[in-house]
Amino acid sequence: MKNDLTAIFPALAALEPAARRILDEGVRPVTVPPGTTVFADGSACEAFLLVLDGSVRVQKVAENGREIVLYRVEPGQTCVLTTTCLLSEGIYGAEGVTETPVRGLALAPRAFRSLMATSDVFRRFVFGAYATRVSDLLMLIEEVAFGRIDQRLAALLLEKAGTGAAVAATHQDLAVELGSAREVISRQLKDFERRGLVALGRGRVSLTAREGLEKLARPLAI
Amino acid sequence: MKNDLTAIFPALAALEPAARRILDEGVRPVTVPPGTTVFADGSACEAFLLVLDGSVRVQKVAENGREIVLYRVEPGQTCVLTTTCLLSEGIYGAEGVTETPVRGLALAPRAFRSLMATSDVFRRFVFGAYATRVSDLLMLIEEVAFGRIDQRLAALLLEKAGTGAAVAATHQDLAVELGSAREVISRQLKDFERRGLVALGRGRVSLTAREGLEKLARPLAI
DNA sequence: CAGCCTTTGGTGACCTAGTCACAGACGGAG
DNA sequence: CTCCGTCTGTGACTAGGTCACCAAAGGCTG
Repeated sequence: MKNDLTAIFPALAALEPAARRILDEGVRPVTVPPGTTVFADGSACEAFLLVLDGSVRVQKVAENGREIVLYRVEPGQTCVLTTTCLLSEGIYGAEGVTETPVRGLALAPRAFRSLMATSDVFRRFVFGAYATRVSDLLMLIEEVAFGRIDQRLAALLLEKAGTGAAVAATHQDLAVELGSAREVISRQLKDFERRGLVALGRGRVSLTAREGLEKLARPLAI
Repeated sequence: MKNDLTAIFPALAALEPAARRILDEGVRPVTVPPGTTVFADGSACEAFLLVLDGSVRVQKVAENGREIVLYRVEPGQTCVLTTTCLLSEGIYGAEGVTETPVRGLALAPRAFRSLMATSDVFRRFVFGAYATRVSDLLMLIEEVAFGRIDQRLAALLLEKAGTGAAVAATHQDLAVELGSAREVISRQLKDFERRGLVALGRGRVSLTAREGLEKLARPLAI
């Protein structure tokens, strides 16, 4: 487990011996099945989670049921919201749900605070994570406030497909990802299909013309 | 100036003597006229600013010219984006503009890092600020993604009016505040006027029926 | 004061996105 | 195969954003 930790969190390899001891003693391996809500909007924080494997989706749910994905916590990452909660002793402003089986290390709040107080390396690690997420959130605000849905959808499809040829997701899944409505996504996808950019199947979208989607995804190129 | 500092930043009153020395020596009083861009999107960070007086508006500007206000830095606060930049040695993701004459203390990056490394009190202060802003940003995302413009506008008018009877702002100003378009705000305001909620003048909106606006601002009450 | 210019606000026409309602299609369970 | 829940498609409508343009308010200059 210790080898795991520094393999996946290289930033923690340099941890001071004393800090390393606090970490090892305060940490508890956890495994969570997919679809579990690891924290809910409005609840208090119970542990600082270092994700070793799998992915946690952090999302905001509106009263009317619409949702938007804020970010994902993947191997080698931690959750800013959790950090925020622990440091301010406040409550969560969103919810976290496991998308896959997640294996991780849960660090007790006491140990977390003690590490923050004593370890330069640990602090640097936590702050680094903060910086990345804040940038992400700013980008998200910009996208949501000013972005066009077709561009955002094209970008999302490319991102989710990676090097694969298709995306396995329902229209509803894609809508949540963008904070939009299912019907809007259905219509956009139909339009993409008419334009020969994708092929649609139940629960899957095949990318048939990547270049077209890429052209769509970035408006004036970069 | 020293008395100023702890009067306005009570969290720093408990600063350790050594840290206090670093702060006093690394700090430089600054005064900035209104309308000055203190940092721009894409630029690197030059100093950590402790605002003593006045207010800095932090906003994101899209390519097409539309803007949205992310938050304001007011007396007793600091700018998370600056902190993020300093800690990650990255670049700004938004711009900051003074809205009033601003008086503050600029802390050199070296001194900032040294304080972060050595002072528990200073760290706590910086993290506290982080936590608040991250919550703010999440609320903003929720509003932008799911909120209705009439509700947001009503809330904005009430907030800007404070205890006063009117808001001095052009429709464009209000649009920027909400990340919307001027025409949309003009139409909403006209509608508010027809419903007797406000009276319109050039560059000012008088609130004639606060209760009505309040009812509008919170949908299902709380 | 008159004339001009800039800023601000108003409005119609049109487009994109989100909402509502409902129908049809698919695929797994029995 | 049939039934049923999930997923998708679509029309009709509303909200919000864009474009184009005009008009009124106020300031400035001669």
